[in-house]
Amino acid sequence: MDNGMVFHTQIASIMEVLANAAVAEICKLVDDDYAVFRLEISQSQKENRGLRRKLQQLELKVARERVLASRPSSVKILDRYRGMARGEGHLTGGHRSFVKPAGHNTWRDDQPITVDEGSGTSTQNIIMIEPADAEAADPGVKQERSEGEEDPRHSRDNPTRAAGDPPVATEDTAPAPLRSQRSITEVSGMPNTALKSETDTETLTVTHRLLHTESDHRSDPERQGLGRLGCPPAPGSEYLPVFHQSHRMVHTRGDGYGDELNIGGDDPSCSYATEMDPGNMPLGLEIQTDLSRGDWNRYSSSVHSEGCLDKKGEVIVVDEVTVKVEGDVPPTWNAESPLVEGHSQGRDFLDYRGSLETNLNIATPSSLHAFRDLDPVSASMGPSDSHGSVRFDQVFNSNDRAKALAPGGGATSGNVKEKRFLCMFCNKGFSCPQKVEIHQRVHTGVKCFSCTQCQMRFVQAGDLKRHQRVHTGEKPYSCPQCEKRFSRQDHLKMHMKVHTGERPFACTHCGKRFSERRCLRIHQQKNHSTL
DNA sequence: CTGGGGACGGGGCCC
DNA sequence: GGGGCCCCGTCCCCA
Repeated sequence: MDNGMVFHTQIASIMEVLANAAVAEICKLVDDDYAVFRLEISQSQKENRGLRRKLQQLELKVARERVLASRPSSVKILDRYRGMARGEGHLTGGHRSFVKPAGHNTWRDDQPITVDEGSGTSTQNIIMIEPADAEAADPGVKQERSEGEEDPRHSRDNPTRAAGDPPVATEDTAPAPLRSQRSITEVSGMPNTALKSETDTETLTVTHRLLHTESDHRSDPERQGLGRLGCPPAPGSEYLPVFHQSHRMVHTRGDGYGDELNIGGDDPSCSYATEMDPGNMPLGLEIQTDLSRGDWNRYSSSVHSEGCLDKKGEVIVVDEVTVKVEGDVPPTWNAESPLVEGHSQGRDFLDYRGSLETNLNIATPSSLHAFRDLDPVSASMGPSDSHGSVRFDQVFNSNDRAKALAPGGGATSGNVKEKRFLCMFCNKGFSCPQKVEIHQRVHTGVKCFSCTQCQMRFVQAGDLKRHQRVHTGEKPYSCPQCEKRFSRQDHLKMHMKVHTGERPFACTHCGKRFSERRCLRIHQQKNHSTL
């Protein structure tokens, strides 16, 4: 028992020693970490003080600039931009350039503001704000460093500066223009900025807070993501300005000019993201791409000359695209070309038509897709993949049929003097260009007239009007024999054969007569194995 | 039940 | 824009 007691006592003492040692180790670690935290806190506080001083200097500088910029010309420019933002002004290059900077690499590329405004002195008043900011921002950092407050966190957050790049060089890189553009946008986009008194430091504070947050968060992955989104197309690209034009108009028209700051708030990335909405950019690019790739449409007829009754916005858009592309075709080529004499151009079109059939996958997809988009009914009639080819087969089959049934039979025969305007697909002649355009829709599949009751679309307005009787139930044509009513006169005429017993279609084999041609054809197919 | 034919409604297209 | 023709799909009747 005594030995056991001694053993337990020794174990207890050993455990106590170990516990004490562990506690001491923990305390030591806590003390070390606490010291590190204190050091970092103190460094952060120092950094904050430096930044505050930097802010004060910026405010002073900007206040001085505002004094210089408070001349009426400056107010005029800013107010003019306000008016344009409200939609009062037309979309000029000035507006576009003023908005466009969001997606440009360098602010210097966006400085055409001065050129657009056309008034060097007044616009300088705007632009001078930015150099003042830029100069004030960098010296602020320099001054901060010169104070000997080496900030490891700052170096960690800003690797570009830590790498030893001069601040000026950093300003020339991609992030700089974003900040510059944003600051300009905030100042100019805010209506009260120019109208408020010069002592209104709140606006300045907002602006500088934006600048401050932007520079502090330069390494933020989200900001970098914005930089990626804001990565503009190559200089000279025509897409982005177009996109910004329309988008800017929508934005300002709906919300008002103070919304940029409201949207941006403390997070300038929001304001930036609003202007550089990536979701909208592909739209503009897509439209442009469609325009550029619709080569095949250049050979189809123009749609816009007759106008479309389509009330659906998306269809109208598609039509506009088609119209623009097709506008490349000289509308008077039939009249100008010596088709009647030599058929040289007609042969070219025929050759092209052949290329269409053989290279369908290359030449026609875009336009066919456009037609499919334009005509959901026809798109639903067959597999989407084969829709184009099916459609073209139908088109050219009907074309052959039409040519066979055409009195003139094309340009090579018939009334050449009356039908000088030829279809570029089937060479059929028409008396006027409008008729050619309408006819060529048979080949292109463009159906501009859509029913408001259903999804049916029609090539001709008369067809739509006739179709609408299906929905209205209107039957204006009544049979005088049986009082039966019909929606169409030709149907009434067909019905009258019931009463008259007229059977104009006789079988050449058995002499059986039929009231309809189709009945005769079916009869001959089944009974006489013809066709 | 099935096939032939009539009748009808609707779309395409041209004049 | 309307008339007219063609074609097709569908329904119905009847042998």
